[in-house]
Amino acid sequence: MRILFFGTSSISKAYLEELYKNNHEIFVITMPDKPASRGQRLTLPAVKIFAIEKKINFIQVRKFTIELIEEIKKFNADIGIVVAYGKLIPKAVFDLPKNNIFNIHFSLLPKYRGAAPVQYALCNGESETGVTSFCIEEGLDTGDILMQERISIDIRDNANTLFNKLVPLGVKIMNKTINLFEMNCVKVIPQTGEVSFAPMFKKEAGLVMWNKSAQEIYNLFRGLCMWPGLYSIVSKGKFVGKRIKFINLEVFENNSVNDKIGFIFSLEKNRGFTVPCAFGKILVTKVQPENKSVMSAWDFIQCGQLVIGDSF
RNA sequence: CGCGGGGUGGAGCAGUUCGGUAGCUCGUCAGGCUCAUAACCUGAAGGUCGCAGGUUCAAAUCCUGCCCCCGCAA
Repeated sequence: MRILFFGTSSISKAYLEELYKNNHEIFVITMPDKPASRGQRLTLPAVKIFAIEKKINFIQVRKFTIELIEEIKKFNADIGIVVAYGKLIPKAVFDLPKNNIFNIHFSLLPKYRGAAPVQYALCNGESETGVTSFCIEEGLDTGDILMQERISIDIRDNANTLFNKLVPLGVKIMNKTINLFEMNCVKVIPQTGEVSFAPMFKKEAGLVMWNKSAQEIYNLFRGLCMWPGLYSIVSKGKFVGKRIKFINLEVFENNSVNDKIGFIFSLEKNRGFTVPCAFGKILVTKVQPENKSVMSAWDFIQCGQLVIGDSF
């Protein structure tokens, strides 16, 4: 088929790769390069890098001008596929493909509409989620559903492991959905059920609120471990005023009711340090202190930068 | 030329302001104590202090250049 592919991130690269392997005619639309990282060097979207590698035609779009729309029109697409593109696509553009244009979304729509469905599912301690392919329309993730499949979330899953399960499932759904179009037997069902939203997280979402329960904090960690990650600022102790990222943490215990929350409560040899929350305690096992590299929490304790009684 | 922190035995750090014998916590190894141990005691090994040049009687420390790592911001 002639496929118009909208994508930017490394996740959407996996989908482009699949389309490429299946010998579809592809035209890629991706976001512009943007300055990123230290020294504000230009960084290319993962999808663009792949397109260059495989000599797939692509354009980078800041704004869909008349000229660009004409160029896309010339490709004469059968269908359009959107995966982690990064922006809403105007109607004038998603009307171009002959048949339809669909999106792969990592939730059981209409639950968790928006940019961060996987993270929200984990933060909320959900026990299942899924992948949905649906038709693009003007609203945000509101279109009619083409296919949907469920997957259970393990209590040990975090954003990374869950993505690793969802990406292949999504690829499967994408192929099946394309198949529906090829066989010309597309059936859609409108979204029904409880609507909820999963907007993009801000960096501050990673600031740990110790007045929550250990389980809630752990769920937040599961959801945000890839980005932005959890962190806290030391408010008392040698390291005062500095930020510590929590690269890894676990629920130490779940029963205690604490009043001295956010304090360094105990040091667990070779494991890390514990911090009481409103309910239960968190064991921090791996950290990244401000300006330093990732190290085990125990290593960080060695230098006495953090001692019992310090607090966040 | 976005802002900033850093490179010191295997790990994490102190020491640099004001040059003068390489220090701390841990790990490793050996021995001891112990029913036993990740606990405790004793001892040992292990570093040309990121690289190069300069100043000096003397440089981890002061000066110059370079390499590498990282946090913030985007």
